[in-house]
Amino acid sequence: MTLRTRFAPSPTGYLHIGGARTALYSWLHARKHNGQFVLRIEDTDRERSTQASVDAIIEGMDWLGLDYDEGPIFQTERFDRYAEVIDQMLEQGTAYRCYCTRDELDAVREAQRANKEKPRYNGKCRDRKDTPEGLDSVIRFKNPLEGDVIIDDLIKGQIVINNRELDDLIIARTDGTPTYNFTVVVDDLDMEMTHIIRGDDHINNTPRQINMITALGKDVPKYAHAPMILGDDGKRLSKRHGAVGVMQYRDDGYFPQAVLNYLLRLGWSHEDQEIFSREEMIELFKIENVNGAASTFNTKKLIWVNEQYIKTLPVAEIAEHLQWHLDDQGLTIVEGDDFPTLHDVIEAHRDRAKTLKELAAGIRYYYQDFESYDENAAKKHFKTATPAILQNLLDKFSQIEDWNAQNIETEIKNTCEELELGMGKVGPALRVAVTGTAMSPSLEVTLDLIGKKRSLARLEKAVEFATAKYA
RNA sequence: GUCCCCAUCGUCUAGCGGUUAGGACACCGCCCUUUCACGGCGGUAACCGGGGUUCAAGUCCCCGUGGGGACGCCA
Repeated sequence: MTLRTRFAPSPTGYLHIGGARTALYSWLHARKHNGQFVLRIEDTDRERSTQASVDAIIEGMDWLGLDYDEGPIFQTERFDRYAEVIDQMLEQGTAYRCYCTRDELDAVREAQRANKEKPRYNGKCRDRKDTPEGLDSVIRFKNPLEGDVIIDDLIKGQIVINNRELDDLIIARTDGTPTYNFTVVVDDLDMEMTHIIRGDDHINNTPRQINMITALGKDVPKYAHAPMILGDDGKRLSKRHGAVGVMQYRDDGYFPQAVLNYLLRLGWSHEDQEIFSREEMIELFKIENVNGAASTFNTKKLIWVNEQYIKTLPVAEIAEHLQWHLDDQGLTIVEGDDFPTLHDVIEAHRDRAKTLKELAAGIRYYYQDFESYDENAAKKHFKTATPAILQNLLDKFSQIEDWNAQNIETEIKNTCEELELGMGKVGPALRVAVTGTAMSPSLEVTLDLIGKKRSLARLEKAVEFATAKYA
């Protein structure tokens, strides 16, 4: 039998970081065992499901590179099938109609709470024989009254729940539409899922689902409940509490692989390894090794992981991901006409950017002239001696025929010697003059990339500016 | 309140009866240095508490405590 897993989000918001992790685990488990991975959209709540959310989820999966072999499958397209199974259960007596009103139910729950009991359905209609006309009804699953349900969870180990803790859950609403726990069971069975990997907030649903599966006479799949991700405040990360959509991580400048890498290491490890390629993830991942405890999301670590990728990925790949940010920041790369190649610029900057967003922002001066100098930088590095220093550099640079790092460096040194100044006096001013900021790669590299034409022009401007400043 | 899950440095983790309790992020020093970074070296820092079991417990059991989750005609 082919191993099959699924990711089954409800389209009530974007794909957030917690969902992304369970999706990753499911995906990895399937890929590792040459199985199949299915994307199923659980949209039975028609009130809250939106097409925008469906799109966002698919976009997120796509960005992360979590490809699926089947899907997206929409539950709303399977209502006939659910109705069929409900009829079957009604017929075989494993489900029944319940005529209790919401008010009655609320009253029962309230009383139970007051009595310090776990609120649950009291089974009032469980053995009801009549079928009153004109009364609204829901359909409930007839859960066993006695005995234990045992979950052999791949992550948590054995979990035992007594059926007395469970109640008869509603499987079809008054309007006839099926509910979550039921559709999950039907789908997981129909779609021949062998492994159910999901968040551990579903542990409480599992025994009910197992009971339904058993009632339908089918084999129970394997379960793996992954722990939650907590925010800095120790609270569970959710859409309404601190969790941002995965696309936000693209916007913030992270590589999808870095996000995956971070998510994987959050709750799982392989010896002392921190960085995993996609292939290594698939090869080394074992669902049994996922930590059973919840873990706290740590942005600093994610940044560090991202840095590792920015430092080591092939330049072409970085450029690919960088393009979105260049567009976003309105920077057009025109190579040629004395402009540096993006390749060379990335190579020069990759070690000093934490994110693609930073990288994009930091390379603007190669392709665009700046209007003004960074205020602090100019204040700190443009002194009274600056015009003379810059003029000296300008004169020497003008003489360079072969504009390259080696020759540039030589001339900077010549200026230092001639003016009897240390690099510390010359360098910073030169940097501000040609980049407008106080930070850049080493000067000869920076100047080389900026090109002779623009370097000279900017020096001229800077001489003027600094002269005016001290006039 | 009831049920379920969980518990090693601030954070992510290794550990699967005998370890100087290891690694990573972060943090703090030092080195490198024309800026910002990178990098290198070093350092601070943890077994929630109490009972057992055992020659021996971070590792196994129980009880607390703490945190998380679930108790919907949401998923």
